Amino acid sequence: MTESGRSTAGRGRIDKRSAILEAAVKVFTREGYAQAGIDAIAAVAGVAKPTVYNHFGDKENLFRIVMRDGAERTSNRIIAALASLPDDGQDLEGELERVAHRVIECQLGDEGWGLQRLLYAEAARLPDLYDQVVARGSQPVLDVLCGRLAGLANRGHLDFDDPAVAATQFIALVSGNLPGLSALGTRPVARADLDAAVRTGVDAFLRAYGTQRRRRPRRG
Amino acid sequence: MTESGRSTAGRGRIDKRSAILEAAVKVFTREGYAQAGIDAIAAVAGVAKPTVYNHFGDKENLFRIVMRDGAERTSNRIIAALASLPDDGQDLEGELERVAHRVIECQLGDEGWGLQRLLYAEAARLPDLYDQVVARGSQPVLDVLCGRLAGLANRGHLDFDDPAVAATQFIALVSGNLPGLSALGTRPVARADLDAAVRTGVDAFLRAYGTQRRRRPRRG
Amino acid sequence: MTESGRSTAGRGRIDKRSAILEAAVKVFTREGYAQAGIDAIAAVAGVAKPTVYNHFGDKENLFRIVMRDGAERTSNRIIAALASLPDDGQDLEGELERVAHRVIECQLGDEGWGLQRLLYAEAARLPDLYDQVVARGSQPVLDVLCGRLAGLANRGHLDFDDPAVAATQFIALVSGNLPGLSALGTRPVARADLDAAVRTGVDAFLRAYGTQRRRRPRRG
Amino acid sequence: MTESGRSTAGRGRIDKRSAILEAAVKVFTREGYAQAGIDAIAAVAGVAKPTVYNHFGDKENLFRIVMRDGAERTSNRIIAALASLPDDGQDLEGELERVAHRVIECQLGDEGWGLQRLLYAEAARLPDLYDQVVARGSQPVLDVLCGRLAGLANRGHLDFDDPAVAATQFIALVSGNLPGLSALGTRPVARADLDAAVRTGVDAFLRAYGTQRRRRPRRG
DNA sequence: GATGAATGAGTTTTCATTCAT
DNA sequence: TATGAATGAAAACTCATTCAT
Repeated sequence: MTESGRSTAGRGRIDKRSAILEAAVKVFTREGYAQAGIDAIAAVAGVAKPTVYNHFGDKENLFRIVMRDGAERTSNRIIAALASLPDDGQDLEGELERVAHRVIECQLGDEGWGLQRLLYAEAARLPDLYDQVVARGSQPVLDVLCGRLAGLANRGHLDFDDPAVAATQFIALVSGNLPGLSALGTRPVARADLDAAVRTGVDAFLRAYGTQRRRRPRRG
Repeated sequence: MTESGRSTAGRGRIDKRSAILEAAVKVFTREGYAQAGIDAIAAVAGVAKPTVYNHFGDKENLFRIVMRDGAERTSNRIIAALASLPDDGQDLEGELERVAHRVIECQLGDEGWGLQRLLYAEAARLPDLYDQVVARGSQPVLDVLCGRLAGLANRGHLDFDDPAVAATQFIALVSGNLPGLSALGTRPVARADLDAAVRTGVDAFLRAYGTQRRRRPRRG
Repeated sequence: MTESGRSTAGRGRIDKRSAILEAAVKVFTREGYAQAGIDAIAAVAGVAKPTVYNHFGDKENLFRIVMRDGAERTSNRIIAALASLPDDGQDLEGELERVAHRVIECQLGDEGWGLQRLLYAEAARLPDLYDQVVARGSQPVLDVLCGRLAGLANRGHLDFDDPAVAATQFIALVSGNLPGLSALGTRPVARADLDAAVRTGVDAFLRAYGTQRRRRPRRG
Repeated sequence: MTESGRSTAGRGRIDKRSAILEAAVKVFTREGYAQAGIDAIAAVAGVAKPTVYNHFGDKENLFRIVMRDGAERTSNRIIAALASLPDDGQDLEGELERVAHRVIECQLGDEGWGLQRLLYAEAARLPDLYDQVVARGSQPVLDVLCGRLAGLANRGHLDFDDPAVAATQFIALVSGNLPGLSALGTRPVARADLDAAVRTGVDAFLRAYGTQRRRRPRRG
């Protein structure tokens, strides 16, 4: 009680600010911006309501911080996954599939979907927030992916006109039918469906832009 | 009373029910489900609040009907566009681009985006609604597209393993970076960007699955 | 459709006015004045809402008529029961019990309790209605009872100073703990409890005002 | 902050909770449950509407607490009055009249009548509340009265079979025509009428169960 | 006279936000 | 800084009542 940490009875030391942020992510993604109550967030965080206001000013600001933090966290994880994509074209198909898996897992984990739904929900009302989230979330990911693909193209393992377009298309092909499969993240996706999505996406990508004979022949 | 139903001078009798629906689409998509007030919807529709309740029971039901109707309207328009895709493979690239344009225009017109954002926003809270919207919206579109692509494949104009996968990928490639371009529908897309999206999407699709030499050569 | 009776499909001929009154009694007593909706009354009566207004003007007036009619009906029945009380003092105790039973049954039948609760509920808001109900309901009953008791006293079968007081006390003694027994009419009363109430009430009345030795001696 | 709790100059801090309860009694009894608005209660209490909800949850709960508190308060006062009834039978008639007066005053003071009307009005809708009110209100009163009367009987000052019945009948005789006299509490009762009611009630009670020669002779 | 549809006024309840400590 | 209590503003929903036919 004297110093900094009354420790909220039991949990670690994560101070109140991050407890609130954590709670806010949970409640916002579970209920949506408008339906989420500061009451509920404070309760989940184990603090009093005014404490939320002391730390974050108002609901919208708390929301913005939640969204920006989330975008950053997610994109950092994805970028880390992309970093492991080798340049040398060895087992390109397998490597792309591996990377695609990790991208999908990150972007579309439980929190990821929640944030995505929130972004859609509030994009019209908070256009600047949308920009910030893109700038910290998908844009860096695309940039890095673009770089990796360009590298592979430079070494002759891929062949396309514009690496930025290719990067976008890679993401589109690989995650394009995940919304449908997971009902926008509200239902678990069967492992097999996930694998198939990745496989068919990478397959199409390599058909379009690969320079080597495909591992699996087209017909029979 | 004489002609189409306007009467009693001031009040206007056209069709309150559809006036309300129209207003609801506008307000819901502009504000989001929770922020949209029945007050506002009634005002936009030019009716009294209880009239909304007389016709639709409650807010959630009104929302469901808005979403289902919207999904149906949109998918019907897209299907009509797909119907015009010829089977004979004549100028396949041009035809695919033409169709892609119409698909994009329909699906992502002003109302389309709004409904899509609403769907994302409320999918977690109303999972059955999500199912209905998919069943009346994207699923029929994919089915029809699948059929057309299969026809083209049968005649040798395309070559893929699974027409359903190809259909999904066609949509993904062609509309995959529209969310980014239009900021989830909150900003107008430059004609040129739209064209480029369609062109690069169709290009990639044909590189992957086309059977004829591509019109535009890969490099220079 | 031409003449007077479209007969409301099936039921007898009781025309709409009394159908509405009947329904109103049911709904008012079941729900209370404020909670009772004209909608519900109209539905129970099988008519359209404006029909209720055509017949009765407004809710309060309908309520007044329901209450007055009910008071009159009830008091008429009770008075009929009292008329059968013989003057000659033969088996006075038995006769008083018989009459008490009939009084209680009438006054506190299902509808009776409902109207009583309504009267209590709205007495403060509609004092004139209270007066009318008393004038048509309990007052005539007391008057008649007073007359019968005075007759018995004249013939030496009872002995009191003021027959009006005695009449009031007879009712009080006989029905005084019915509210408790029936939870103000919301719960069925066991036959035995009813009998006991009547017996002990008449017994006390005769102890106070009887002129003959009591049938059942005081002690053992 | 120094003394009883008033502070911060303007707002008044005395005790919002009891201010609300007091206001609720007033408004509920004046208007009835359904017609009473939380608005009005808050206004009378001098607090904001949500404060009412913070303290009591919802309207029905507030109502229940009002009723239970009222029943308890009233019965406590009556029981205190009964406690002063001496056991020794000295001036029994006068003592019974004195007690009867105090019972009537308590039970049927302004608030008492209001609560009684509310109880009648809502008994059908809230049967458990009825039970609680009886359990805290009339039942304890009857129990205590029963004990006092039994004591008097044991000492030979009264003579009846069942003290519980006698207690009920005492109340019935003494307050039986108060509803009529006061128009269910909506009109002031003349002192003389009150006295007469008590006198005739006690007189009848002693005629039925007294063991001494009555003070006032029966006839002339 | 009877009705389907419409409405103005009002209700309970919730919520983001702020005092006072 | 943290909080218990209070509040202004608004939202969903209901209802008695009335048009227009």
